[in-house]
Amino acid sequence: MTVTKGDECRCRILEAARKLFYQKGFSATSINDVAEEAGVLKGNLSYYYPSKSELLESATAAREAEVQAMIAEWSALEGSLFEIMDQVLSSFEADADNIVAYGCDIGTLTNELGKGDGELQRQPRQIFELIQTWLTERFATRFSKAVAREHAEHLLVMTQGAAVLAHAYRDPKLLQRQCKLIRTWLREVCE
Amino acid sequence: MTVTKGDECRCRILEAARKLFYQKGFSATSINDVAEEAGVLKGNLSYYYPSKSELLESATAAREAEVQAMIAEWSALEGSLFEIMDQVLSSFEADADNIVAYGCDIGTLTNELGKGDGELQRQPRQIFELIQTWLTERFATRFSKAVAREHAEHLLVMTQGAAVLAHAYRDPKLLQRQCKLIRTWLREVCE
DNA sequence: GTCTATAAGAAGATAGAC
DNA sequence: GTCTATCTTCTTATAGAC
Repeated sequence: MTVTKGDECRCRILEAARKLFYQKGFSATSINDVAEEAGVLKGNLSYYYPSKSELLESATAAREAEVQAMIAEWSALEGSLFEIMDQVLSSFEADADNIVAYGCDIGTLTNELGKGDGELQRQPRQIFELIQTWLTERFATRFSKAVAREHAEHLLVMTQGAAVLAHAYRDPKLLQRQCKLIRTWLREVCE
Repeated sequence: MTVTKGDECRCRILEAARKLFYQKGFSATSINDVAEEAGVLKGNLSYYYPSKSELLESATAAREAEVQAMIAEWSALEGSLFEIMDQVLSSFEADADNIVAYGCDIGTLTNELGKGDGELQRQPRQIFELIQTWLTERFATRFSKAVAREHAEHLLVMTQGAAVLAHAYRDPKLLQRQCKLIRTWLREVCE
């Protein structure tokens, strides 16, 4: 028996925290909210995650692991540079419903935590860096390091901006329109 | 005597709230924080702003008024379409220090409030709409309504994205680089 | 490992003296 | 208009029974 009852409970709490931190924001979510969502009692939650910030760390680490897995899939993609970037953009668009309803999870978390002391912001920022590093490496197969960096940064900027506005207006069409423009830009750049 | 002591106090509270809601976020700011920052007592604050959400409404309305004043200045700008947009972008860049430290005020507020019931988000979203409407009208002096709308939206998207990333990395250079790219885009589009 | 109980403090909001 | 005092609720966190 590799998965104990404790592991299962710990996992439920973590998933509840991830969901609520994303959908309500970190400050606006109480550990009581998390306990209710997970179906455990507050005291029990504290056994697994003694403090709210540790719960945040674990939630962010879980998201980082997901992103790393996604990046691994991207690395296995085949085709031209444009075709690969096109598919990467598609994996962003696939999350449109959530983005419209709650914003980009990494972007909104970075925004919220960035208002604090700055230390809490480090972890979500690393997720951005993971993605940007991968994008830069890919662009570098075609361009100089400097140009590759610029392209990667600009691609990230456009997707984040599209997420902010789509969430502000709660408009999935906006996200589609902007992704179309990003594709046009990608095509110009890659060809 | 047009400015009573009460007005002055009300104003101090409002400015304190605006500062803290921006720098710490709405949820993370207590009305006690606001009272301390304004140098008034909590009970006195409640006399002027009975609830936290009313304080938020007033703070957002004050920001909206500022934006409207800024737009009025933009409307007085002279020169080619590119030159005007170039100056508009400059007024965004002028706030670089704050954007790097705390993000775009409208963007981060919209993000945070958008996680809630959606009703609170309406007010800051209107500020985006104000700006976008003005941009669209300007672009419409040269392009069809549909194209003008697209350009306005894309310009807003790129500035918001640049703000998110610059704040995430706390990097003023990133903002500069992206504004340069936006200018290149503006030049291509306008000429 | 699980749950109850509760501490200790901060939150938003209010009543009423001056 | 200003300030003190207080109420209630919610928050995080902990102690300890089972």
